[in-house]
Formats: sequence, C-alpha cells, structure tokens
Amino acid sequence: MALSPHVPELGALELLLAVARLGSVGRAAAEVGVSQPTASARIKGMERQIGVPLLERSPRGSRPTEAGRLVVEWARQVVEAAQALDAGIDALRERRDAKLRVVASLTVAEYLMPGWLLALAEASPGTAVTLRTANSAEVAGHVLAGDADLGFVEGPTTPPGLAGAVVAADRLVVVVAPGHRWARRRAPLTGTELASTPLVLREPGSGTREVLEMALTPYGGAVPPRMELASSTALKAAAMTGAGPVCLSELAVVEELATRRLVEVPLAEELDLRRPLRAVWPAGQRPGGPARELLGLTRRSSGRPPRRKG
Amino acid sequence: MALSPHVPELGALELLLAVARLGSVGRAAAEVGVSQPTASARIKGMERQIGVPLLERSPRGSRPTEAGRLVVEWARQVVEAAQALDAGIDALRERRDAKLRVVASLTVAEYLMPGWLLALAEASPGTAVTLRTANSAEVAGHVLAGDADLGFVEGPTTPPGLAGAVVAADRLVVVVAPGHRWARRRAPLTGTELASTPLVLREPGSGTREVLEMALTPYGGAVPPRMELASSTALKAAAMTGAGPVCLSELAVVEELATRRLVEVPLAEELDLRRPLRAVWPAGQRPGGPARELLGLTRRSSGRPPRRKG
DNA sequence: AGAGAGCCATAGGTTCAGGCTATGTCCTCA
DNA sequence: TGAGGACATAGCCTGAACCTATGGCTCTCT
Repeated sequence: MALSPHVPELGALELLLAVARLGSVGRAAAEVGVSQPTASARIKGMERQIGVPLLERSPRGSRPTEAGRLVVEWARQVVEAAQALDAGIDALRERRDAKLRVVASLTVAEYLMPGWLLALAEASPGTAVTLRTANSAEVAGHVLAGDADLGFVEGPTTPPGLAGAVVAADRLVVVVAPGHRWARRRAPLTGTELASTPLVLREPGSGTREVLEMALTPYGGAVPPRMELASSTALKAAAMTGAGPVCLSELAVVEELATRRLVEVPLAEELDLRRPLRAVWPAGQRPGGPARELLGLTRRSSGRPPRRKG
Repeated sequence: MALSPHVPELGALELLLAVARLGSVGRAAAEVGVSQPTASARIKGMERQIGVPLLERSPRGSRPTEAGRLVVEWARQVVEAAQALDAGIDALRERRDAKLRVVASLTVAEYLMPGWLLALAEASPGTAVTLRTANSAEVAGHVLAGDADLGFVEGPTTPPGLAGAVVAADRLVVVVAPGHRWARRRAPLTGTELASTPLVLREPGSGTREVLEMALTPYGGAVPPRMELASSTALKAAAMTGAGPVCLSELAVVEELATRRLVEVPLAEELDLRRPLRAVWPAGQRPGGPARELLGLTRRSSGRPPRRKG
C-alpha cells in the first residue's frame, strides 16, 4: 500500500490547518514562518494535487469549502500523529540537560509514550525528556540504580524495592483475517477451545506469551503454536495473510481492528488475558517535578479511550 | 504547536517502514520506486535529522536499531493516518466512473469515513467511490432520488421511505481543560446539575444541540448557553483555553481525551446522550455490489474500538 | 466619493534538496 | 578465490520551493 502522490506533505497540511484556524492565508503564513505568496502557492498546489478547491477566498480572508472542512479534519489526524512522533523523537536523543529520564517496556514505549510525551510537551514546554526501552527486569534495575527517574513495566506485580501505580491495562486478543471462518463467529471462545487451537504467537519468554500460558494453565495448557514470530509487526502481517488465529497485544492492532483489516474473536468471560501496565519508582521516594507531572498525565488516560466494563 | 524540523517527510517515513518490513534498503527502494542510493541517502538524512541511528546495516541487509523500532512503530501511526487521508481525498474528486456514491452527515464523513474507505480500498482495490456531505434530511433526499447509492445519517429514526441499519453510535460528552475544577471530579454529573450549568455549545439547530436539549427536558430544560460556536474545532479550542464546560461529540475529542489535553466529566447513568449513526438505502432495495461491501465493513466496526457497557 | 487598509494572486529570479548513474567497499558463500 | 548481494560515495542535474516586489480586489472610514 504505497501512498498515492495526491497526499500533500506534512508542512502543507500544517499550513492548511493554520489557515482553517486563523481564517486567513496571510496570518497562517506568518504563523508557520513563510511569506504570504509562498503560503498562497502552497495551498494552490494542494488544491491542484487533490483536484478540489479547499478554500473560499475573499478580500476579508479565507474559509474552508465543504470539501475543505473534510480535508482539514482528516489532515488534523495526520498532523497529530506527526506531533506524537515528534515528541517521541525528541525523547530519543541523548541529552545532558534531560530533566526526566524514563525507561519503559517496549509495549508502553511503542504505543503509549508518544501520546504522553506530547501531552507533557504541551503542558510544560521545555521539559527535556529522554526515553529508553528495556524489558521489565532491566527497567527495575535502572530505576533502582538511579539511572532513570521513572519506569514503566508490564506484568502482574510491582518489582521488589519499587513502588508503583497501574496506569493502564493491556489485553491480549485473538485476531483473524476478515475472510477467516472465525471472523463471523459470535459465540465466545472457551478456554478449552483456545488451549486446543494452534495459534500464531511471539517466541517463548516474551511477556505476551507468558500471560497466555498462565491463563491457559487451568485448561491443560496450550497446544504447540502453529508458528512463532519475532515481532508484533510480523504477527500482524501473518494474521492479514490468513495464517490462522493470532494472539497478540490489543494495543498493536487497535488500528487494524477499527478499519476491519483484522477481526477480533470474542473470548469467554472466564479467560482473563489482561495485563496491567505500571509506572514504578524507588519505594519511599515519591516522584516529584517532571516525573510527577508525567505520572499525572498517565493516570485516567490509557492513550486510548478507556473501556468500560460492568 | 508547530512541528519541529526534526520530523521527516511522509515519503521518508514510508521508506523507513518499507525497510523495516523488507529487511533491506535496496528492496525498499525498489518498492517505493527510487534508486538504491537515493533511498540510502534519504535514510541517512533522517538519521541526521533525528540525531539517532535507525538502522543496523550489514552486508546481508538492514534491521532497525532499538531506537529505530520505536520510530518505525510511531511512524506507522502517521503513515496510516496519511493513508486514511489519501482514501478520503480520492473520494472527494467527482468522477464519472464512480461505482459507489455515498452521501454522509458531517460527523460520519469527518470521523468515520476515512477508515472505512481505507478498508474498502484495501479489500477491493479499484472501487471508485465519491463522497459528499449533507445534513440528515438532504441525505435522505439524495438516496431516495437515486443520486446516491448509500447514505449515512445521525438521529434516532430512519427517515421515511428508507431502510437502514445502525452502524455505530456517537455520544455527547462534557469536557473541560485539565486545569478546570471539574477535571478532578469523580462524582457523576446529574441531569439537574447539567441543566443548570451554562455550557459552551454549537448553535441551535445542530444535531448535537437537539440531542442535548431532548435529554435535558426532564430536568426542566437547559439554561442558556455560555457561548455558541460554529464548529467542533472552535469548541475544542474554547475548551482548551478553559472557557468552561463544553459539550460536543465524543468522536471530535477522542484524541484530546487520550492525550489528556481535555478531560471528560463523568455523567450520571440517567443521562443518555448517545445518538445512533445509521446507514440508509431505499426501502426494499437491498444494497448490492460495492455498497454492500462498504456496509459490511461498517458493521461491528465503529472506526474506534467499541465501548462495552453492562 | 475618495483614501486607506487588509487580503490574495502574479511575476521574476535564485537557491538547494533530492534524484539518477556509475563506481567503490565490504562481507558471505560456494 | 571469485561471484554476488548490500550499502556508501562521487559527480552531475533538474525542478520544486522560497523570497521580494507589485498588482487588483473589496470593504470601511472619513
């Protein structure tokens, strides 16, 4: 799926959003730091590229056309994702002046951190953050050693020597391609059924694998997997090509489920494949300053709309 | 919030994703249609821009570094949003060869259509779709007149002469800035409280306004609004600057709630601010072909992860 | 009615990012 | 030891994008 040449560049989308917000090409130009004719030409270029007029120009300013309103709203989604990427990139640089050093498990760093960092950057501009990834044991080590101010781990318990708070919950899901037999299934999968089905999974030793095996122990344990792959991405790709039921973190497939490129198979209530995600810090040493602030952002916000149950 | 100059362009992000997927710069170059040296230079440019090596190069190919894996995953979000934008843009052109003509209410077109169109494009490449927006009455008219093959409306009933199916539900929410007094509120707002609070709202006559007034009738009706604004965007901006409680469609603020730039105020169970979104077609004339396919994609998929209740 | 201000479009000239081809280097495998 | 695959470098070239200066339009205020 390559992007068609009709999609404007990020800079152009940003400019369009500024025009919609400020009501004038000239003011938008000033805001993004280019000359007015440049902005004008850029918008015109977008219109040519897209094939539809986006702005109604008048001597008193410019407003989006009907189609323009749609493009603006769609573009906002792209720019917001880019801002999250930006916030993440900013945290990847090693910096001497870092005021907050975070170590997180891969799942948290991949799917939740960018949103949190973006919110933090908006709430407290100038807070330099550095981010590293590590597995849960290493995270605990770094936090205990004082290499990091705040850690994020996944798993049922808080590591010894640390205090922590659950900030979100991940959940394993079973997904199949839309054409798969189970895609139309309404009856929830029982533990027995799941345990007896060869699944496509991550390698042994991964966090998700452990959760699944733990949950299936009461049902006699899982049969050997149909396939073992090294990354969430590989799992998703396998699922889409119809390689049979795949079990992985919900966070990895939110987008695919929403656009129905993958379908979630309902699971029986008896199966609990949830896994808490925790912020951790040295016991008895309450986080202050930027760490406290980041912690505040993660509370009651999972990076995705919360699910309600019961 | 301008994007920093550290964010690579969409083309570069796409190239990076291809490298991660294919395991080689050269193969990725071939896929996106540039020469190998160009791809190599582009990746190198990204690394300089970001300030961190993204790939581990070897004579056998290239794999993302630890930081690279994070950037790849974050970039995927951006590119997927761009693909949705692309699918939307493609549907905005007026085309003679359109196989499927859709008319949708603004809320559906803005927030749900891009994902559906993307899914449709992936499932059936080459299906030319055209999209227009209209209010619910106009949508019904277009569908009845045969100007459109499929319509999407919001509101409690299916318009006369049409058959329909609920494909998703929107929900009005009350949001405030994180600094607002109510942001820390745990006790749900009662109907009486909400009715007696001056809110920031859309103008009278808008769909959301009607839903709110209907829901507050049992409590003596709403007091006059504190402010009336013309668009969801204006409402969001007002909320973020702390203009007091704002009531608008949940779909408009999913992202802001997730990153905690806005906070949802809990509402009492007694208040039902949900509003069904329906697909409609001429009564007795079941949609076939592409319309049927699109309809299939919208079922059980709300464009966002479904909420569970009870 | 006329002057001024605000906004967008056009013209002309310049710079530099990004592309391509050809070639070099390094490692692996037969 | 030679061939093949993979990434890097060199040198050249095109064109996209930017800037300044200017023009035309409409609304408003005097």
